[in-house]
Amino acid sequence: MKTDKNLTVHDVARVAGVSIKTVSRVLNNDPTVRDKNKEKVLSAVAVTGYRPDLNARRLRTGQSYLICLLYFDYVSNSYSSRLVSGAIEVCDDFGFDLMVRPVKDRKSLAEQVRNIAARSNPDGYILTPPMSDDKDVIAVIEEENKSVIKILPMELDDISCVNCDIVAGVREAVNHLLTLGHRRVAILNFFKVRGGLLRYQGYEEAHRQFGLPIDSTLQIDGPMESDEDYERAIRQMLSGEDRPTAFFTFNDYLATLVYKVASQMKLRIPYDLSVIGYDDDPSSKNLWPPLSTVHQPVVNLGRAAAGKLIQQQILKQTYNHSEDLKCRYIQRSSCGPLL
Amino acid sequence: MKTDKNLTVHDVARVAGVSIKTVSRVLNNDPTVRDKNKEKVLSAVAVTGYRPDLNARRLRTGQSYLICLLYFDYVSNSYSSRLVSGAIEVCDDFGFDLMVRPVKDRKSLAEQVRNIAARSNPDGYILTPPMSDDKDVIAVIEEENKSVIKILPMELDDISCVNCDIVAGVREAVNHLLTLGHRRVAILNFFKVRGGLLRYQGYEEAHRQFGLPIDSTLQIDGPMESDEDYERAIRQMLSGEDRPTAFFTFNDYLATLVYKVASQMKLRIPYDLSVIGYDDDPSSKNLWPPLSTVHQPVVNLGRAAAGKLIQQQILKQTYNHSEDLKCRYIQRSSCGPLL
DNA sequence: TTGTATGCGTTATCAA
DNA sequence: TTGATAACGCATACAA
Repeated sequence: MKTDKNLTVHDVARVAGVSIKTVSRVLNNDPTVRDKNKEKVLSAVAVTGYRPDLNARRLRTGQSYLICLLYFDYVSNSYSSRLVSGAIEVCDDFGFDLMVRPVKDRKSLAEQVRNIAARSNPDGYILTPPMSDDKDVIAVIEEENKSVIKILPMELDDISCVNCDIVAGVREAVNHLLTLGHRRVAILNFFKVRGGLLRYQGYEEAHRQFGLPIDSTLQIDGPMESDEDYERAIRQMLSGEDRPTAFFTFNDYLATLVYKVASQMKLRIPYDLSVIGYDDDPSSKNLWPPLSTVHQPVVNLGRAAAGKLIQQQILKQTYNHSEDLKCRYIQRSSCGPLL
Repeated sequence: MKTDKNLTVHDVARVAGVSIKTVSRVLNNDPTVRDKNKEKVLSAVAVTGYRPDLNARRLRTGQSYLICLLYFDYVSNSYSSRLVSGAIEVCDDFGFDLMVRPVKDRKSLAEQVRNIAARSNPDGYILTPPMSDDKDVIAVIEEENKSVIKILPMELDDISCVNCDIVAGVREAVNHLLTLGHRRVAILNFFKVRGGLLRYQGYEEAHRQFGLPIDSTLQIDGPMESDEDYERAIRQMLSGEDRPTAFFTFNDYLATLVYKVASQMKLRIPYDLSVIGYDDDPSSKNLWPPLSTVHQPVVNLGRAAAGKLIQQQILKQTYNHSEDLKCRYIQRSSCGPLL
């Protein structure tokens, strides 16, 4: 059916033989409408092909039916695309728009959010690491009386954050390394962010299960300024007398740097060095050898964040989280037994 | 300054001592305002911290100040993130919002666009490959009287598309291979899309410069259903009696598949096989050996598309394209002389 | 060059 | 339970 563009509630009301207020009530699920009238309105909507004007509704209600996803503009991996992919689905279901904000400069972030609020006025925000803990940003959002959901923040509560089971995934991965006989497992991690704390916890628990002590000289802490800095640190770690025989990294991208340095040092993976990444970036299976990694459910994280934000916080409905947020170890070919 | 939320043109008009119409004129750059009044209005805006209400403006003008970026939901590379990154900048400059649409199902795309138009009513759309040539989608957009800009479409015109100089980049790359002595350069390409045609043209021109014939048995045509299909085709190509000594691929992702197959076949890059990718995905420099590739200016492509769409098509202003849309060959370590 | 009054399409008020 | 009318904040026709 050809949808005429200039239909309004008045047209629907005329066709249905009721007032515009009744039409509005039906469209907004107001229970105080006689079934008979409700039917008339719904059929009039169907017949005319009427679609409510989002902007008029926005103006009148003060709600924007828009949520904003802030992510660090770090284009080297697919994290943000996957997050968007999941969040969009939920937005579509609830009739919300999604606006994305790659942020380049974290320093002025609060100011940027203030501008976004002034201009586009989103009803809620999704904060992703490493910005989930930015106090200034959260202050601005609260000052604007808007909702916020944080992905993997440091401070946990039941309402405003979404987490996945990083500890279990990493524990399983490191467990595999220890099972293969490795006793010196290096960890390249961001120890100061929540995601890093949880990875370390998994690393630690695996060691504890084996009754092994933690060797703090096997730790490299990021983030660093440049790839070269990482490579230097990795090279130094692999050059020592008692070098590690396995490496776990904060993400798959950093694992590629370990691959690179290992190649330069003529260390063959997995024979001379085992490597496990984190995230299961789609490209990780095409490295050679294919990278063993911990699958992180990023698409589901996006779904959960958008779902909780929209349903629980903005619409004040009950939200039943149904997404699978487990992290699981994916065994490929970058790990071998200690020779 | 604390920005009060309920400021309107009336408040500004009162502070400035003029009428709301004058305020409106100033805010919309109407030239018929006395300088004196203009100053008064601008200072009143500054003093009060007034920000126009986007939704009221949208309702009144019928414009949404919103553009929609459609991209294929192929999360394996950073193409979409980079495009977004560039487009957002321009949107910010012109006070537009950007809405992203990852599309999973191309079959129902026209219907999806119709729904987007009915709901969010974007003023314009950016179409990316391989959807730049979708007649049904373009029909829907035109039916809605909206603007559209296509990135690398088959049918070129001056108005509605943006291109980068693929031919020159690929020619330079293949030229390098031929200079190194290679005479059998395989090409894994999407021959049917514009981007593929242009890559092939560059490949062909390089051969012509060297007075070399094209060997059509060295061509693999995509896209294919799965990575395994690609790997099979690559393996077969590299198994022949008179196998190619170099490979050029449609993008960096496919180059990683060549790396993978080469490793499996114990072909060392670059000694036994030279490889050149396309796109300069940020991860390509971390492959081992670092991948030589053709840098594609995707961020600038996003800027140019958004700039042309907003400035030329939507705002009917003159658009002076200033972005660098050259593709240039990046030499790393995946190519060596023919031994 | 400037100001007044009206309407965009929706939801909300309040009386019936 | 329903409907007439107002109001959201802006831009513009038209009058001055």
